[in-house]
Formats: sequence, structure tokens, C-alpha cells
Amino acid sequence: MIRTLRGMKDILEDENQKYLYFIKTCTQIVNRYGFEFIGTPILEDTALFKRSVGESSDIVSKEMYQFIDKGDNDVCLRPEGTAGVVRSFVENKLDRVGGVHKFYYHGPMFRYERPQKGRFRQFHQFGVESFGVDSYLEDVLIIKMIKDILDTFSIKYTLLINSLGCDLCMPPFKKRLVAFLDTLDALCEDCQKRKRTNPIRVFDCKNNNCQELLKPSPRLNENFCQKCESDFSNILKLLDALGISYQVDPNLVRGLDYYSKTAFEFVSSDLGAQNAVAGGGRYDKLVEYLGGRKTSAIGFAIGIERILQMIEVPKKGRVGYYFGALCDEAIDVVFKEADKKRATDKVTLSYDVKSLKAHLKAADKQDARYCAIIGEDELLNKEIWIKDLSEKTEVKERFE
RNA sequence: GUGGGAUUAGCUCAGUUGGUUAGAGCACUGGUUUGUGGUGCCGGGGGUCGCGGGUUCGAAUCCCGUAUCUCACCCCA
Repeated sequence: MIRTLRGMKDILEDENQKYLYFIKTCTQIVNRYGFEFIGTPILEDTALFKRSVGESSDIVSKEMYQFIDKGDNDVCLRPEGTAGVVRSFVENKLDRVGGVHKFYYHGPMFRYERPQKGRFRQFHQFGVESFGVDSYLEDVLIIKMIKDILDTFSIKYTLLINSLGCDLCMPPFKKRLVAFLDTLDALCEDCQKRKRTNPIRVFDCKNNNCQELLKPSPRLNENFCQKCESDFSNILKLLDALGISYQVDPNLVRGLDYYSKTAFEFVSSDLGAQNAVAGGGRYDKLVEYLGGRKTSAIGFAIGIERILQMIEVPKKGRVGYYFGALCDEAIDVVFKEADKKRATDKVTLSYDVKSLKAHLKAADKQDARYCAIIGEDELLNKEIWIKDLSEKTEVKERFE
């Protein structure tokens, strides 16, 4: 038997109902915020992800589905959605057009990881990207939008938020931080590596000893420039005013290198170890970094499989018609009448001649609202016998 | 990449110290005598016991390997 690859799965039955319901609901919400659909390829040039997500990230350094195609191109299944959208934004010269551009997307992402609860090698994200808005208000808008989505599905969450500083305050801070780290000998292996590649990620280290050693370290939030400082406090004030509760987490650094300033994560305790249900932040440098004109940008992504664990689809109840025949002569008539009814209703039919009882059972099993039957009597009188399976009432309809 | 647990029917699981033809519940399917569904009763189909080796007269059961699932580390959505 040929099976799905490790960490991949089919979407069927219960899950596809949830999936479609989720996408539909999210789309409605983000449309209200002025976001339009964008579709980008699943396969992209490997260089795109190396440059945007960052070589120091786990995603690029060990989780990419990367291969050489028949044309000798180094290509990659996308591990996340932002890089492709930004590439498209630049390639289509929207940075030159100027103005504001807001997109949403959804679809499969690929990361070669060890599967566990809430973590798959092919998984799906719903995300948005907003280009051309510099104001901190946009950061709040994005967070509010996620809150709207989570609230719609009655999902409980904790919002973790941090600021990573900007071009002005980050470089000097990094220098100071590295100088401090150089005085420490006992840092773990990973942190030694981080020191060279992306030093602020040491704050994210789970090693207790490292956290202990880092206590006297210079801190990000004590080294913001004025703009970063005021933007961040304005965001928090506005969140307060909107009644959105949050926890400032100075160690929230995030694994993708392109974030700057606002970074946030929505976590839920109902998810197990992989508890991030949505995450995102501002990435004001990325457009320029991918060859475009400097453009402010911010976005987020929701992990669909993770959120689907927590949502319920409203029950549908009985709907539509089930058609069946009681004798051979009626089958063709049933086929025709079912087809007519399909102009206005959901209709399924049985091709087998069965007893009335068997047809009723089948209709019931399919959750049909009406069971429509033609037998010898009906054929003679040119009528269809129809039973409403919810109301238990019966009527006869004429046909020609 | 590292560690723990698991794998027997479509699903959830029994299966004794290794011993005849591997079981149950649910699901599926048919019947229950005149054309009335969900919940009664009776019947039926469905398993190379994850896969590959080994030990043994004999393996679902013991040993080795391997795959997958699962949970955690790590990382993230």
C-alpha cells in the first residue's frame, strides 16, 4: 500500500468541513479590514527563503524541502508565506506604485520537522500582509483582526508581545550585547552559535543556566530609540483601550530573522507543546532586502491545523432530498425527477430498487430532509410520494 | 536530530506461561413475511496480527532490524 509521506495527511470528512468553514469565516473578517486575496507559488527559488527568513533560522538551516529541479534550479517548497508575498510585491513593482497594499493568503507550507501534536511536515496557514503603512496603528489593527478571528471561534488565548527595535537602535544594541556575551564562558553550544548569527535569540534560550547568566545582560527594552519606545508604549495603550489583554514578553524574539519592532504571538493552553496558534510582526526592512524600495510592512499567520483542533462547525441538520425507486420501471423516472428537483435543492438518489423501508433508512443515514419515492402506484398516478423526515409528514407531488 | 510509548477487522480495543480455525463492541450490509427511517431481534461480509529477518516442533505472543503513528525535547504557525 502506498501511504502519505511522514508528517503529511489528507483532509477529509470532519476536517474538511472545519477547514472550509474556517477559511470562509477568516476571509469575511479580513475583507472587512480591506485585505484582498493573493496567490503565490508553493515552489520558489531557494535564495528567496535564505535571504528573507534568514540563514540563521532553524527553518532555513535544517527544515527546508530543498532540491534541484530538472532545469538545474535550486528550488524550495515554501516553509512560510511572507517571503513569497513580498517577492510578488517587489516583482510586480507595487513598491514603485506606492500607496497601501493589503493581502491575505492561505495554503500549504512545508517544513521537514519531526511530527508531533500540532506539527506536521505539510501544514496550512492563513495569513495577511500589509504594505505601505508605517503607523503603529496598523500594528494594533493587525492584532485586533486576529482577536476578531479567535473570538469568532470562541478560542481562548494569551497574547504575547514584544518590540525588537529598529535599524536605529538595534545595531548598537547588538554590538553591546555581543560584547557582554563574550565575557561569558559557560553559555550553551546553541547560544555560542547565536552569538555569531543572531545574538538577540539568546534571550529565547530555554537553558536555565543561560538564562541565569543573562540576568545582568543589557536588555532590548532599555535600549530602544525614542520612536521605538513611544510606538511600543502607544501600542500597549491602545490595546488597553480596546480591552485586549496581553503580556509583554521581553524574551519573545521569534525564529524568523526578518522581524523588526513589533513582534507578537497568540498562544493557547489547549494545544499541547506546540502552543502558538498565530504569530507575526513588523518587517520594515524586508522589502528593501529583497530588492524593492523601502516599504513598511507587517503581517501575521495562523496555523490552520492548530486552530482547527479548537473549533466546532455548527451542525447542519437535515437538508435536501433523497430519491428512490420501488420497482425497475420507476428508476428512469426517478432519475429524471431527481434531476429536475436539483435545480433548487440538494438531491441524491439511489440506483437500486429497494423496499420502502430500506430507502427510508438510506435517506435517514444521509441526513436528507425529504425522502422521495416512486413505486408502482405513483407511476400509475403520476405522482411522487415525499416524506419529511423531520416533521414525519407525507405529501404527494404530481409529475409529468 | 534526541528520547519515551504504541502498531491485531473501517474505528475503539481484548487476546493467559508461545499451543488447534485470532475475538468483542461500534460501524457496514441483508432480513425481520402486505409500501414507512432513527433505538428492538436474527443473520452476513470483513484480518498475511505494520513490514523484514531470527529462535522454536509451533510465534499476534520471545529476540533483532525497519517503517509509521504518538508524546516530549528542539523549534514554530
